[in-house]
Amino acid sequence: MDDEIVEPGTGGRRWVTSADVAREAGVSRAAVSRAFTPGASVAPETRRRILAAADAVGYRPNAIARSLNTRRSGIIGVVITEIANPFYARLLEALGIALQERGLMPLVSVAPDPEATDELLVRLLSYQVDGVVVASATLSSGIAARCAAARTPIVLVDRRAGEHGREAALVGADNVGGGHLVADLLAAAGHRRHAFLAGIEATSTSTERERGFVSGLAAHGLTLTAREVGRFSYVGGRDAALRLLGRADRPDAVFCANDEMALGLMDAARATFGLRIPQDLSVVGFDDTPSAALASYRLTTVAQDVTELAEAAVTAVQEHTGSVAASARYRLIPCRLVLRESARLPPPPASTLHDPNAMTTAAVPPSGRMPAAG
Amino acid sequence: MDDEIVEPGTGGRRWVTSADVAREAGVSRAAVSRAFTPGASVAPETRRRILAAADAVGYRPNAIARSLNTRRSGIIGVVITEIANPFYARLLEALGIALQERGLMPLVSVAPDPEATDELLVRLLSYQVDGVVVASATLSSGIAARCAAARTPIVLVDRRAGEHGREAALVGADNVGGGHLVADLLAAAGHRRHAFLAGIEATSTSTERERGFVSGLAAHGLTLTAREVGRFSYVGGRDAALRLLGRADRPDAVFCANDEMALGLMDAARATFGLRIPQDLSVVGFDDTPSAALASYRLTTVAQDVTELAEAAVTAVQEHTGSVAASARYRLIPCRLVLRESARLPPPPASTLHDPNAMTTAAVPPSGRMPAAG
DNA sequence: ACGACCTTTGCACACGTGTGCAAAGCTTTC
DNA sequence: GAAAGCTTTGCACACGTGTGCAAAGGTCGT
Repeated sequence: MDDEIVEPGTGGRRWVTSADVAREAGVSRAAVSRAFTPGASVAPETRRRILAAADAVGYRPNAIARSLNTRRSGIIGVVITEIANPFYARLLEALGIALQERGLMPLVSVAPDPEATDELLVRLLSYQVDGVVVASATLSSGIAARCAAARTPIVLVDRRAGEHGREAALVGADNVGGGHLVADLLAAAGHRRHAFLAGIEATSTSTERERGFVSGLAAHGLTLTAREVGRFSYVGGRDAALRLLGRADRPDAVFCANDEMALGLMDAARATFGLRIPQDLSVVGFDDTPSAALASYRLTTVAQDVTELAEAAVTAVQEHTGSVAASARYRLIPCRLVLRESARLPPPPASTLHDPNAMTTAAVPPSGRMPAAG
Repeated sequence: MDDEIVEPGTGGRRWVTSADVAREAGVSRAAVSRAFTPGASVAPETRRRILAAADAVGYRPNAIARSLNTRRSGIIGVVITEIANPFYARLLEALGIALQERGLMPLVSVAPDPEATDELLVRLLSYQVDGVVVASATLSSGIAARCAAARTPIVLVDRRAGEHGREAALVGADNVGGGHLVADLLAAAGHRRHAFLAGIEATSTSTERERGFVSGLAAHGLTLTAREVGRFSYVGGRDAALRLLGRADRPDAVFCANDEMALGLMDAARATFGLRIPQDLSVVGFDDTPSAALASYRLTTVAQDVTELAEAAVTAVQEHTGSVAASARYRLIPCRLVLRESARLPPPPASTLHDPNAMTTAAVPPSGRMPAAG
């Protein structure tokens, strides 16, 4: 192997090519190509000889050169935000694995804020990605149109379509259904004064969880007693607890739009108000992050099936490779309750044993309604 | 723009090319190329005309085609494991941002287990990545040699070199120094019976943290009273607490190789042994995960500077693009103590105020010793 | 053995772009 | 105006591979 010869002007690198294999195996480069192309016509003995030669010289087809030819890179862009957030961390891991299992590679862009999404998408497009999964923000119409022109399908995860619903497939947790689950649980357990702790006002995840909760209570003839905003953070949850729990009509159950706020609220309820959980106050979170299972919290929460979310997103991208994602196509993934000890339960026979490994209720079917425009 | 004409055999996609821009601007494709190549010779007026035309037709250079020419893809492979683990999540986020800021793109491979690393690396090589950051496992010598042949530098993060130290740069936290910090803190606070809770026996992170702790105690004329293995997990930490705290010579301080085990140990110490933390038992973790700051734990811990770790890794990759990483090159990033409330402190004047926002001590300089071969 | 049919193979071109080099064009100096 | 020097420009080839197509080779049936 004489690859130590460095050609000038090639950045000091030279790759093992199909020409090296062809020489070694005594065939043409076309035969080498065909030996590595599923379904291509090549004699079995020739193929064997080529693969042996490829192994000997350390050759593997250049995916970059292939993609120039085939117009398929095998690369899927993934635009994501806050990887340190447990939900996004799990989502990215699940996306990565789902893509790898299908022979695809995730080219990851980390959006420091939602506004960076457009710029990152343009950069991804220049790498001729076969599709993009966006879990950071909604898209501007300019970018959506640009992806459509390039026949690069977009799949939005847990985001609302807005005015460009025609150019993106949408995949998301059934947040409304999740809110319903919580309402059903708390109402059945006899709570009288329910509160909702929102994340950030403009976010669809927060508003949908609230909508499910409110409509679920209404189905039991109940209304929301109190509502605060906690900014999706531990500190925000703790601060909101001061306002919620200081009321004369103090809630006896609080549904928090995410786990982190729920933990903050629990700590403040105990430390500042001396409340026992769940005896004096039931608390329910959303997302089933690892902290929810800690013995100091044992948080009852709603879990998204992140693996299925990722599978659905990857499937949607694959179904539309080379074209434009079908318009107004939305896939809802059902949520499920994870019962631990932070919320009082309905009386038996509906209740089941609690053990350190949380029990999970059956998922409710997706609510089936299309989400409102963002 | 007539890109609706779909050529047969092209996967249904056609990209806007430099030929479209050339036609629009009345120049050659070479001029278009030069307008987008920094330092290339092109008249300012011509350049302006070309950029306007490119904007009008929605053109951006095809990074794939460029990389075929230049032998530089601008893509860096990142092999990582357990993204849901807070440390790896933060590392990946920091790597992503550091790469993006340098105009590089991370092609991410998620290793379900360390054994998958080799196979994932081969796949990354076929995408002609400019380098690889590996944070999942050490490498086999076959793969390391292959990367060297391709002049694709490897940077290992928090991994030991093993027998292929010549082909990879190494970047990692100064775990030994971190262990020293803990020993100094606990000894100065007057603890008499120190214990170490290891993660997994064969891992360098656990053994180095232990080594720093033990040698730090020795410098104070102290020895380790007890030692257990917690498998880096919450449950493991809880189980180990039963063994550690049930001893006749019960430790008054425990240094855990990671935060997760520390939380488990704290929960068991309180619930099973009725111990107060830190009055009866001081507990120190490692990694400063988000859970460490929860009010129910307020864990004193050792933080790695993940941002600096990522910066160092990306810098190392960039310095060696097109060549082989320098042999036996190791960059240690100092750790720092994050003082919260789980460990008793030395008496004043050394002590400072504690507030809900944890105080941090100055980082100790790296221990400066080369790590032992894995 | 010959013809029909099928399989395999190599040639040459395509994919989109960067660049060496020669020619064209422009600017400065005398 | 002419010569020298500098800048700009387009051509044609390279990069590594996939594939249409024609030629070569192999197999089967009569």
